[in-house]
Amino acid sequence: MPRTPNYDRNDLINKARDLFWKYGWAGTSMKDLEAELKLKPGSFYAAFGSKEALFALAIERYSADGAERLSRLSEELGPMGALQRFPVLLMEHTDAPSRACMLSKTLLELQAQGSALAEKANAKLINMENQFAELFQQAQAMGEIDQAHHPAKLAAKYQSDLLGLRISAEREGVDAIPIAKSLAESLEAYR
Amino acid sequence: MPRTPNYDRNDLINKARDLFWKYGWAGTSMKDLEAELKLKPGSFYAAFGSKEALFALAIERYSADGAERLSRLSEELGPMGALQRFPVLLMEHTDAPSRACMLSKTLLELQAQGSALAEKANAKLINMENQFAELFQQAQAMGEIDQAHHPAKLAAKYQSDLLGLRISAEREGVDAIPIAKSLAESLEAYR
DNA sequence: GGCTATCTTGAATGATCATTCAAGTATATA
DNA sequence: TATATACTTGAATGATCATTCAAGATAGCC
Repeated sequence: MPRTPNYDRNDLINKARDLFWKYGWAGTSMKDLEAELKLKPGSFYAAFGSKEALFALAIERYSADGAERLSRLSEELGPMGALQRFPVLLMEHTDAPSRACMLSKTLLELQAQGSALAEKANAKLINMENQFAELFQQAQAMGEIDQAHHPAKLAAKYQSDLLGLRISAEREGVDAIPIAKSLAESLEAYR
Repeated sequence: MPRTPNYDRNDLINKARDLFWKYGWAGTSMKDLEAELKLKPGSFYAAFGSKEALFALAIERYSADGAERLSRLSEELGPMGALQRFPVLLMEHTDAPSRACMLSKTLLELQAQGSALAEKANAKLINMENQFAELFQQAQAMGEIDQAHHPAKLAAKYQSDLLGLRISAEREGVDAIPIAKSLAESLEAYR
């Protein structure tokens, strides 16, 4: 009996993620969301509950997409190849809403205010770090990384460098490609 | 003849810098500033003109302080020693408003909105990078870094790693000291 | 075709935002 | 001590913020 929604919820979450990713939490107003999603306030709140709830969905989507991209890259190139290609791929993906990582942007903007969204971003960063650690461990098992190294430590350093790279790439007038390549090459030292 | 202000302007700028550094642009309201600086709106606007103008002063202060710290470190330890000690020092300075760099926070929050404050932050990041490059060049002249390296490229990579480190340090539950040490040690490879 | 459940609309809400300004107050100089 | 100058106060402004809700529209099912 009920009426059916005339929007694609999945698509709306993608649009919201892009907006939040680019402009951040405070930089994205309900007015902006209404315009981009083409939803009036009533529909918006019926669909998502609140701006914060939608942001949480956007983080979820962002994180899941990133994890899947890295996972597929590993199937294609193996763990070591994936870790080396990943930074360069990020730099080449020029049509992303921002070069910087949405999780780090969220963390920096909202952590000090004790926001639940910052906690969520941090949790997703931990997931990322664990995924990196797993790849390092696999590379180690395949003999591509020396046994003396600790995968967790390598992952922490790798993620840190990656976050730095992505901030550098966000700056205007900075050529981040050499930094990305340098990061990829530095993994050779672990062999 | 005139009445004298009963505040220390210099001190107010420091207080504002700490607030902006920790909570960011949107996260710091005029109410917050009035409470922290103990200024009513009228005095505030007479003294600084606008919230944005004060933020610009705060960036200026932040940047000048950082440059001076690094400069003194270089006098004390030499260029190579300064570059190696700097990341660790940042991690040990636990009572800073935030572990993350105020310039990168400002950039990430405001760049997409085309804010003049983001441009200013970027300009100060360029200054930092140039200072790093100069230290790398001095280290090279002293024979501590191989002639094959380009100081500007080393500086770009160093700054990128530093920004990443400082984001990692901002996260809860992340021990950034090993990352800082690893960054310091990685400079040895340039010898 | 009519009933009902759900979606859509958009004006209204109250909070908070940065900023202004007129009135009151205090200090340094003459 | 008188006066001029500049600082201090705090209420008021209008804009924008996220959110609510009642009324109207529409799609699916009997």
